Formats: sequence, structure tokens, C-alpha cells
Amino acid sequence: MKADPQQRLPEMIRVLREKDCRLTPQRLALLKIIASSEEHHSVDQLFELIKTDFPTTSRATIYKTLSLLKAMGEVLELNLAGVGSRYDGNKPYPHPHVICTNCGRILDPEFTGLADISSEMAKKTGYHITHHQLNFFGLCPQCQQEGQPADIKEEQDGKR
Amino acid sequence: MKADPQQRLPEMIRVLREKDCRLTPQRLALLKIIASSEEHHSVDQLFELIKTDFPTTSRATIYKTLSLLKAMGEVLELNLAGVGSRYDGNKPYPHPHVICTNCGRILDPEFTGLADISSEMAKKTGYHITHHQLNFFGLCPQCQQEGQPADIKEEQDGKR
DNA sequence: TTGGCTGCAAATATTTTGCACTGGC
DNA sequence: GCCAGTGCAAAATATTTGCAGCCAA
Repeated sequence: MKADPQQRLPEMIRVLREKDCRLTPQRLALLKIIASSEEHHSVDQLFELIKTDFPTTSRATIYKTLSLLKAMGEVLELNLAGVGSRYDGNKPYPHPHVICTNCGRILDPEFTGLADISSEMAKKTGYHITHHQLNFFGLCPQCQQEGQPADIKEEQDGKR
Repeated sequence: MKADPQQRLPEMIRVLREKDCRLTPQRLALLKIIASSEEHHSVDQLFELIKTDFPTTSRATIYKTLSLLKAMGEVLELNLAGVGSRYDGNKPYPHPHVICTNCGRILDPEFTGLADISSEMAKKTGYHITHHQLNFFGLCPQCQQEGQPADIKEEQDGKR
């Protein structure tokens, strides 16, 4: 299950070929980014990063390619409240995230107990479970030091 | 921690008062819906439902009220890929969901082990964890029978 | 060569915001 | 009566789609 970052790019290319999808330079540029990085990029970040490799790539193409990869299970989509989606091509299988609600930093802690919980849920509900999300939110060590918010009624707008 | 559905409405009203927020008929109508239902409504569903009680309520008000309740921790927001947010006022504390990717049905299975995992993550990462999400996706028993999708390249668009 | 892919621009969808008015307390 | 809250309409975001032209296989 565990993927070697260095192996992800060829692996993703292989899968694309296998499914008779074309390997355009735009796709390659995107693959390079999401295959090797530990980050969880937003579409916007990807759009900026991709300029290095293939500057004319459009957002539409990024969306379409991500959607394709998602359907093939080669990229993991993270749905974060009010922040838009983030994408992880390096570890495309479900895994937990720890997210700082202040600065947005995201970690991938080790945790293996989910498979058991998952099958427990399946047994309990009768659902045929295919994947899951497990996210923890809070303050990263750095943001804890720098002090925090005010009171609820004010805080309301602060974000976003 | 466990909330009695019948107690939620007065409880939410109490909290609003406590924070010096006004109890308008629009808010009351919304509270009635999300306090008593086991459902996880979308803003659109809420907009439709609220017409019964207070027909002139606008979407903006619903958004504003939900945002307020969210900040007070009196409603839980569920971020589901491509479906927009869902809201649960009945059980505003983090709890697992089992979601059918075909029909959208959502269950709230019992599960209590998260607190331990949460503190394990805190210890491991140094984050000060405040809340979490745990969602399982798959097919509900009903949708399993009715057979499923085709192949990946086609499936692509089918949804949404 | 040719059908899948791209880029653009327009269409959708979703949520936020500014502001004049109103009604809860 | 005051000011938080409402509703409208416009704006800001985010994502999808139609289509003409292009290029990877």
C-alpha cells in the first residue's frame, strides 16, 4: 500500500497508459507536481506551479485532469471547509490528516487502525464501504505560541 | 455529550440568548428544522423546508445563521465532495458518518474510539487538536442491489 | 489521420457582502 | 428607540461545460 514518492510518477504514467488516456505535456507537468510532493495543493497552487513546466496550461485542464485521476483512484481529494479542495497524488489512498486551522499546514501522521474501524462500520450499517476520510483539526505547534483568536461573535468574519 | 433530540431546540435557544443573539422568527424556523431532524440538510433543502414556517426567509439569512451557529459550536458542518456542505444541528459534536456515494443517504453509526485516536495524533504531531471528521463512503444496502456503474472513463461525468 | 485533449469563454453553483430597512429586546 | 438581523441584489469564488482547433498515438 505504501507508495515510494520516487515511484509515483512512473506509476501514474503507467496507469494512464493502461486506461488508454493520452500523455500530454500538460498532464505530465501536473503529474510531476502531484506525484512527488508531500504537499496537498489547491487547484490554484497547482495552476501557479504548473507555469514552470508548461505555462499555457489552463485551469480547465487542471480540473479535468484531476477529475480523471480521481476517478482512476490515482489522486486523493481532500475536502476542507471553506478552503476548497486539496489534492494528494503522492499518497492516493485514504489516510488521516492533521490540519492547522490557523495557518493551513497539513501533516500525514501514521495510523493504521482505520481498516478495522472501516469493516466494523460496514458490519454495523450494511454499507459496502469503499473509502473514508479521517481528518483532525487544531493548531500546529507554531500557531499555538503566537496566541489565538478573540471571542465568538467577533471571530465570525475573521476567517476566509 | 449525547444529545436528546427533544432537548436540542431549547438548548440551542438558550445558547443563542446566552451569547446575546436575537431570536428572530427566521432563526427560530431554522433552529426547529436542524434541531429535531436526524437528516443532514443542504442549504438548499433548508431553504425549501423553511418556507413552511417563515416563507420569506432568504438564503443569505440561512447562511448567516448557520455560520453563527457553527462558530458557537451548535451545528456541525459536513464537507462532502461535490455535494456542497450539509448541516447537523441535532448532534453538533464531531461524529462519524457513513455516506452512500450513489443515493446520498447518510447514517450516524455509533463509535466512541475517536477520542483516543485524537489524543494519539495530538501527541504524535504536537498539534492542539480541537475537532475531527470521520467519514466512510460506499454503497448503502439498497444501492448495492440495484447494480452499479460502468467503467471509469465513462463514469467520469455521470455524477453531480 | 483522428479522436481525445486543450484553452477559452460562458455557464453554473455556491457562498459572501454592502446596504437600506425593520423589528426583537 | 437602538442596533442586530433581514432581504435583496451584486460580487466573489469555485467548478463545469460547449466547442473549435490541435496534437499524441
